[in-house]
Amino acid sequence: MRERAIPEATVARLPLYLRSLVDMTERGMQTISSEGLAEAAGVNSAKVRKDLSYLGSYGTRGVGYDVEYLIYQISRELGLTQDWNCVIVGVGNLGRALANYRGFSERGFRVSALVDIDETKIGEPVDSMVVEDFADLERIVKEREISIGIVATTAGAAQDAADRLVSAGVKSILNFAPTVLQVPDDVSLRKVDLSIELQILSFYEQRKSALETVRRGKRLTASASKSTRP
Amino acid sequence: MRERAIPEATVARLPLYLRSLVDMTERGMQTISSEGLAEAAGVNSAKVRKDLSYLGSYGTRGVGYDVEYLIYQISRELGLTQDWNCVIVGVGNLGRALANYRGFSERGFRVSALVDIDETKIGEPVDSMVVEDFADLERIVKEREISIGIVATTAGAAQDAADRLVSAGVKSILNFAPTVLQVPDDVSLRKVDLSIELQILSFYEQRKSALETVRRGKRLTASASKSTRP
DNA sequence: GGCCGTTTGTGATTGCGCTCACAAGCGCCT
DNA sequence: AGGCGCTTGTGAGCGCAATCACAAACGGCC
Repeated sequence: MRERAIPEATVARLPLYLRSLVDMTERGMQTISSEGLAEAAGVNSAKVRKDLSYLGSYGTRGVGYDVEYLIYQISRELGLTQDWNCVIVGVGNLGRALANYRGFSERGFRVSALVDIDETKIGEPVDSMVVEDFADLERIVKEREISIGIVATTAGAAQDAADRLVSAGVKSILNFAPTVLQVPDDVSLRKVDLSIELQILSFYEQRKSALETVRRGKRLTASASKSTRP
Repeated sequence: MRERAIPEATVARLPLYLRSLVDMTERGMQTISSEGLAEAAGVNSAKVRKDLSYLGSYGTRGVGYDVEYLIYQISRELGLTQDWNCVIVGVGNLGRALANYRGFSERGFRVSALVDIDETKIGEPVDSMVVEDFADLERIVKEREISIGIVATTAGAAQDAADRLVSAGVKSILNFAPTVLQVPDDVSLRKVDLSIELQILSFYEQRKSALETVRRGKRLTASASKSTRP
């Protein structure tokens, strides 16, 4: 398995493993089995082994994986041995919360700029930074070598924000705005959609309560029972 | 296709379609083809048709789907014809931003309570509400018929928050804390992990810049090219 | 009323990812 | 030095999801 193509699903899990491994060093663990790592990350142990095998043969049979070494290898693969400069576009509630979020800097993501189109916000201090003018985005991106754009605008302004990020040369965008963005093929785009997550939960919640209702009212006709499993 | 089993992947896309459809009514559109909806939602048209077919045959051949009617059917399927009461556990930066986020109430998710364990925060007003004591969680959940818990605590406090939500009877949890939560099988759990998304972007960004570097420095030795595919 | 262009709904096919299961390999103990 | 128990790495099989491709069905037009 010496191919250079790591499956997307594996890439999405590597950060999860990384976090579990970091927790483990803090608890003084030297080695970990795929079984142990699987439990910590909430997945299957065969999946862990297969995922890690894409990076190389870093385990020792009969023993497990060296925690420190695995942290290094995963970090390297994820590109976390260097810092990445980010810009947050849109300094509303969410933009502000993201600017203050400590989890980013811990993993080497430095918020290097906050921009907004609203003149009343420009100049305002946020978390030891100052909100700058969205119009200056291109200059800011170039000067500070920003490679990741975080869109935290309203839905209406998001596509414009993305377009400006792209033309400034940003090749990775994380979108928090509740809208579908169009970007060129060579730009990576991921989205985090808060209300969609709740709607998915709502679907399964409704299904549960519907089931509850059926279970309670035992007087079922043949057609009624059919409706839950036709 | 009159089965009552809607694939998970389809459920995850229904909210996306719903949003596009709502945008369309606001622009006065009466009907929409699977092609048009696909473009708006950023997916393939065959996927749209197959997804919608799980709900029933709500389209008209040669014409498309009635926008209003489709909105109703998707909303019903997702359980959005009723309001859901939510509690946010943990009123830090993120919890506060979520409390202020308008996107929730627009879709029928009402934040009915904010709780925190920190005594200095209890009593503090946030978005026309008041932070309450985490210790009172069970009573609050029962009294206000809360069915969805939103965990916005630190990683360390998240499992405790989830445990308390579960024992209070909450069956749906949305986790923003950067940790893996354990919940019983009958509880739905979804997670939103901000820094993991950035790490995934980092992976692809690094891959791009590595490719750039190779492309620029054309003078490759056999061993150097080997190092990218050992 | 029949024909034509359009769009749906869905069988068929392909591909990807997950899981199983086991041989290979390692350390340790005697 | 040899055997034993444990854990990795991976081929094989399976299932779900994405895509293709087309018959069926509809509205409109002549």
